[in-house]
Amino acid sequence: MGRGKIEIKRIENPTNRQVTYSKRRAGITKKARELAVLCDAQVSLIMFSTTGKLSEYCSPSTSPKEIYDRYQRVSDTNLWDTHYERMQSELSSLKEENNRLQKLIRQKMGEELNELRWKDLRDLEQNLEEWVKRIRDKKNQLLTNQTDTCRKRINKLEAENNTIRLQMEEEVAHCFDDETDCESTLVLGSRNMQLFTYLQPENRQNLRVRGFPSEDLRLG
Amino acid sequence: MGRGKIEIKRIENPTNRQVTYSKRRAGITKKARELAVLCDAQVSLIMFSTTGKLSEYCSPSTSPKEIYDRYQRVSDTNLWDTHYERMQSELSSLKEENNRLQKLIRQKMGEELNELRWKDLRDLEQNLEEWVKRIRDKKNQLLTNQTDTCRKRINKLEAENNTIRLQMEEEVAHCFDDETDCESTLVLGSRNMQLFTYLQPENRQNLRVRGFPSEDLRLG
DNA sequence: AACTATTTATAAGA
DNA sequence: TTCTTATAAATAGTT
Repeated sequence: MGRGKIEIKRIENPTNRQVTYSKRRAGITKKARELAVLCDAQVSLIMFSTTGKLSEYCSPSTSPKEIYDRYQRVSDTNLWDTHYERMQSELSSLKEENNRLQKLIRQKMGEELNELRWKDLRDLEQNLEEWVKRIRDKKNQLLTNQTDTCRKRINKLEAENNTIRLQMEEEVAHCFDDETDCESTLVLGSRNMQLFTYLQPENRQNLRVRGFPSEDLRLG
Repeated sequence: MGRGKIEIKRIENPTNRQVTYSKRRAGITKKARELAVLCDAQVSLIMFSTTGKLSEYCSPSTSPKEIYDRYQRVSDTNLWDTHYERMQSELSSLKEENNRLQKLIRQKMGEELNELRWKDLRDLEQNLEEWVKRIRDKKNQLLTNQTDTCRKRINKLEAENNTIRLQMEEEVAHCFDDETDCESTLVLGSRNMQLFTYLQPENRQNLRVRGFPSEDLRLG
């Protein structure tokens, strides 16, 4: 929308880019405000220009923090990662502090005490690292189990439904064996049998075909 | 921009509000994308409708978290306070602990030092154990969510297969009820083709029926 | 979900 | 930056 149409790709001319950024930033901020007001929505918009300048909009009666908190709660998948990352950075800063302390100790105290102190801290660190590792392993193991169970169940369903399909096909074939006119229909019909692939076991009894020649057709 | 001009104030009619939200959400998301691409900017847009539904846009090669981190650094808003309140208190207690340690070192303590040290270390350890516990809880919550997702998917498959079954039943019944008119079966058969959606690629090959009847029916 | 009469945003020029 | 303006884009109301 302007004197000419532009392609949506990075504007290489820096001046031009800056001007467009200014204009569009104003535009989108207005849009954000209108959306929040008109639709009573919670909106957070944060923009950094190429030069690193921050601009933001946030709907009334809330804050970017609040909205981001909510965002995290809703898309909970990354919570674990974030906490884990945080914990790791805590661990490493703890290690740094301990290194610093160790140096001080070395300077001010005798070798023996120093040695004991260092050992304590190192043991503690190792314990903590072990915990983190153990938690990670447990998490992975549980996820693997979950996936396997799911896959097994699906495989089982597929196998069972294949069986149903085959039986059904045979029965339809018997039924039509004498009917020469209907052969083309039969062929198509048989193709459709593969649609049963995912049928659940508990549905099988419902598959009994109405109006089928006399004998009891049990499919399950 | 529309058939009429509207005042920028909360739309009271809920249906209308929802429709406007949908349209404008699409619009602003497009604007955000264009801004990010054209101007090479880092953009995060998060929206919650009145009904609580989340929508978001985030520029490529980054994440809402990264942008919020940067936002926090630049705007000096303590975004992470709520989420990491406990972590921060943890950090300050660590600092306190280190201060105490330094004092102790300065005093060049003997026997008493070991006793106090031990207490410090034990406290620290307990704090960290608490964190491990909290992370474990979060992990369990995540697993529960995944289980639910899995279950929902299975339910959906079951529902679809019921649909397939019913259509098949109708088709077969039709074929048997009215043997002279097999054309309608053909029509139905073609309709069923859309139901292949969930077939596994590796099964599709095996399921293809080449010659009818009975021979060459592989079970897959 | 489409359509379309209008309003709004904005690209280019000054 | 800011203003202007021709034109592209978004969308309010309608079907």
